[in-house]
Amino acid sequence: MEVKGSVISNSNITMLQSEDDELDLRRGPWTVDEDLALINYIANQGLKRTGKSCRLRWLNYLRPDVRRGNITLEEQLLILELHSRWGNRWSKIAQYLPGRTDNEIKNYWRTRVQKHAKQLKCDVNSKQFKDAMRYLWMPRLVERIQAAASTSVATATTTNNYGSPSVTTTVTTNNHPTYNHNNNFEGHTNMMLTPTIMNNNNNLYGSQVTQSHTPDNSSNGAAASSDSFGTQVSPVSDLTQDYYNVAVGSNNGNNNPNSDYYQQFGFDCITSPSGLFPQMDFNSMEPNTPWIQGDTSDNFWNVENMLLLQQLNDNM
DNA sequence: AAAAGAGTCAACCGCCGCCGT
DNA sequence: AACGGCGGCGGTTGACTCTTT
Repeated sequence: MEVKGSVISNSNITMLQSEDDELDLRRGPWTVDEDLALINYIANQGLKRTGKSCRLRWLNYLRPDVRRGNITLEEQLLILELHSRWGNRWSKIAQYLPGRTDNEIKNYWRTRVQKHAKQLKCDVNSKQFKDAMRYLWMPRLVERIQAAASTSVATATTTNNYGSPSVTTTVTTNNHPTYNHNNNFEGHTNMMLTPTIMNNNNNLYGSQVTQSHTPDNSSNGAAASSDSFGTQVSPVSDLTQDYYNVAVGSNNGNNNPNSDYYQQFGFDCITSPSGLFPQMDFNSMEPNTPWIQGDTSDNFWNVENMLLLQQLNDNM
């Protein structure tokens, strides 16, 4: 129907425009015939809706390519990653999740992520929560994505001591497109996060998680840009290395002056990453709160994480 | 079984910037 | 330059559903 096309073609979203092209939708000035068709449509169908409301309904619900259903683990990871980078830029984030609307992502953030922040009794925008997200939630997501992938593909394996019992994860290529470090994020409408799971050494999560850029409140902060939330970020194209640089073995010979900060994140040898979670009130939390039980799709804060966080807190 | 509480999500609201006049 | 209309965006609301008690 012409109305549908007109709604889309007014959008300046590149992705939608490319879809217009694929659908052979017209652009440019309206013809008399098109005007008449629109007039007839409105006359016959006569919606008592504003154009704004119609547009919203189309974009969020009726659009044929809109994806419905649960947010996948990969999508969750991507949302966390992109939100840490851009903040509440929902429409921008949505451009990297094909078929997902900004509204859906926004709802996910508010209902799931903010819920966890609330349970941790900290602000969702606080550094403490962001760190917890980055160093616990996201790694666990990666772990679960990899665990799921390992059921269908099998090549080399590595032992994961992140939690107990250990989880065997698999390093391999899969059907997802490989992220090229030379690629620019912009315009990557079909980017999948899978490559983020892997580092250059083909190591997945081992017992020790290090980070290659300096933490925000580190006393010897490395040069890095800051986003609007004060979080240091690396160049976008280097996205994959920042959060999941995994070292197997002590310090792995790297020269990162901050490696001690993160290297002993495993359960068997926890040190004090001073300043990491100084204000979280884990001790006051109910030990049996629903969100640390079971194995729901967004339950990454399991009992092991809670124990780890409590130990971290105790060592402050 | 029913009520209360929690969670989810579509839709609305208001602001802002762009564009045409 | 000023103004008005419109689309895009993020924040918020409220209805509906699900879960718990």
